[in-house]
Amino acid sequence: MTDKTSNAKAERSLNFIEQIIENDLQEGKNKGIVYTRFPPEPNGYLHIGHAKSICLNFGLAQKYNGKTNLRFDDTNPEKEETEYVNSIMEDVRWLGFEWEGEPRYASDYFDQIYEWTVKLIRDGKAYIDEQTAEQISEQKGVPTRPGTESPYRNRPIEENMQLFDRMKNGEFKEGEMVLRAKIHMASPNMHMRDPIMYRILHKPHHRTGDKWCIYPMYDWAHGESDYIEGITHSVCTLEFEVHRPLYEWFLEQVYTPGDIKPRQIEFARLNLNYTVMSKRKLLELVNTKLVSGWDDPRMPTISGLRRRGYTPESLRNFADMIGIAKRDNVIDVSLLEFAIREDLNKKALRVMGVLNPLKVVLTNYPDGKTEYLPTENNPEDENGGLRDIPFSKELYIEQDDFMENPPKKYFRLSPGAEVRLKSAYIIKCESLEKDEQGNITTLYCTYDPDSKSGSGTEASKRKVKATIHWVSAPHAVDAEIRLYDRLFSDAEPDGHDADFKTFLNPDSLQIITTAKVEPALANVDKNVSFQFMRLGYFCLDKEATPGNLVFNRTVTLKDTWTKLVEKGDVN
RNA sequence: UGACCGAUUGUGUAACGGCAGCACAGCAGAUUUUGGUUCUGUCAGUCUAGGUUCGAAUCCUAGUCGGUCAACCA
Repeated sequence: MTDKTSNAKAERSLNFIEQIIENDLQEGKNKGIVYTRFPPEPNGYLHIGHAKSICLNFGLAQKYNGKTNLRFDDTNPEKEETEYVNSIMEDVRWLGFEWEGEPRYASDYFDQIYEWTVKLIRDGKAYIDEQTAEQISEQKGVPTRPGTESPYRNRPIEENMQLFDRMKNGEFKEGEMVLRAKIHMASPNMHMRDPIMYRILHKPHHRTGDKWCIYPMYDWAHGESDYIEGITHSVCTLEFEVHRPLYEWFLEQVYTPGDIKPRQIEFARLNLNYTVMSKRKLLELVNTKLVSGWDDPRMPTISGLRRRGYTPESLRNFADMIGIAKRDNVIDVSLLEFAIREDLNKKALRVMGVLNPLKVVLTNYPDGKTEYLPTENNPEDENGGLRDIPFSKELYIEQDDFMENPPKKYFRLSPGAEVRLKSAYIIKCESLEKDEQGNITTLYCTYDPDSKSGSGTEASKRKVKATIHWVSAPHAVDAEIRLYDRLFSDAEPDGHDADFKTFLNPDSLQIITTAKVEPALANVDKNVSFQFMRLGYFCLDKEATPGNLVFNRTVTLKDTWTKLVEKGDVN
């Protein structure tokens, strides 16, 4: 590091992986190359925990002038599908990263791995075991007790060769035999107790089809794939820490001095409260139709967050804020919400929409008149410009913005009180109308013609206690709005004895069909975020059509009023 | 009761033997034509016990607590 960089103000401290990399670089390891990889198994959709890993791996390469491969860890044809491959590529790209060259597949290396396997057998370092899974498991012992050796452990090399060849040729049934590495049955590390290298699986593979009926296990494929690709830093999550000695043992068997030597580094996976983060559980939610799919906006999947309205920038910033370390962590969802609000606050066009409309008639406004009033597109953006919104005698305001008997700290509309309509006029509530059930149906108000926003008059500068949003009734457009809350009502749904699904939040989806939005929203693109003033950030759902607007609420605005109400601190 | 890993405010994360900092959350206030944004202030932390040292969150020892490992999954 040069003096210039180290003197740069507010230099970010390095996380422990960056420190390792900088040490490696300083020692001149691997010719100064930094090459990482993101290695998902294509057996499910990516979630925000993967986003952390993606940002880490690609970010490391960007920072140190290196490259990153996308590699599908597809050594188990039973669970892996092309659908997942495609969604994973889409998600990585959407997050803003581009991998080096073509996507790689562990299955691309099956031939090479097979060759290495033959070499290991020849060297007497692997043997065919004919025992059942149960017997092997039994012999493996337990972490506190050493294992015992298989009766087949010292089978002659030639016999191993022949058997393995016949295994490959499909002469045996699934489970009939496996190939094991001959390491150390008494190792305190379970993974070193003669781990299985190959098993028989008469299943077609999504890439290699029927070519193979034997497939290498993770441990005897992952490090070797890293080696083949010239990966320098193989970053994975903590649960693989105990695999590292095996990773290194296998690597040693195939390594040629002078080559790049990959190194496995483990970090703590992301946990988020009020959700679950395992592919198995997410799949269960999908299969049991408790959510509408992998991209249900309540899911912590990347596709779900995308559909919900999260931006790639917000997710990258989030990944940045949570940091990288080795201790177990549970991130508060409020940090994720902060990340999206922070991003959308800068970018989102301000618009007005009313979720639960309450009709307002301005008794002193001319019948049939329409005014077009200029309003800021985004006060946070100097170059955001203005647009005109229609105003007329009949309006809708939010039901929540009127109270017949308001508490002391309620600043909005009530009988006899005044509020400003955003970018329009100050109005005063004169009377109201109710139906037989006592529901308020219409508010009759007067407006102050001199109070027009931006007119510069004394009346326009009057301070009233609140400004509320509204839409012009004859101009408004109908919309369906989907409000989302956390999927689970328990902070740690999978941290109990009870099934995690019992903690699902019954109110995680609320569909509003009565909404009225300003006419400009009738023709907007998907993948664009809006701030519905005072309500939150929204975007068009993928199910929306030109005649049928459907908006997802990405996140509410910070809401100190609701907080006051909940505390009972409004009088 | 084995091996490995970890432990810093409510939640995350820095400090690499020399003033425990930052972000989120919380609280209080200012500004505000969004009860938003912005700004200011504030609360709150080194798991325990020993040791090394002029000096320990940091190094050593022991303990405590938490996590991981016993799929022909990854």
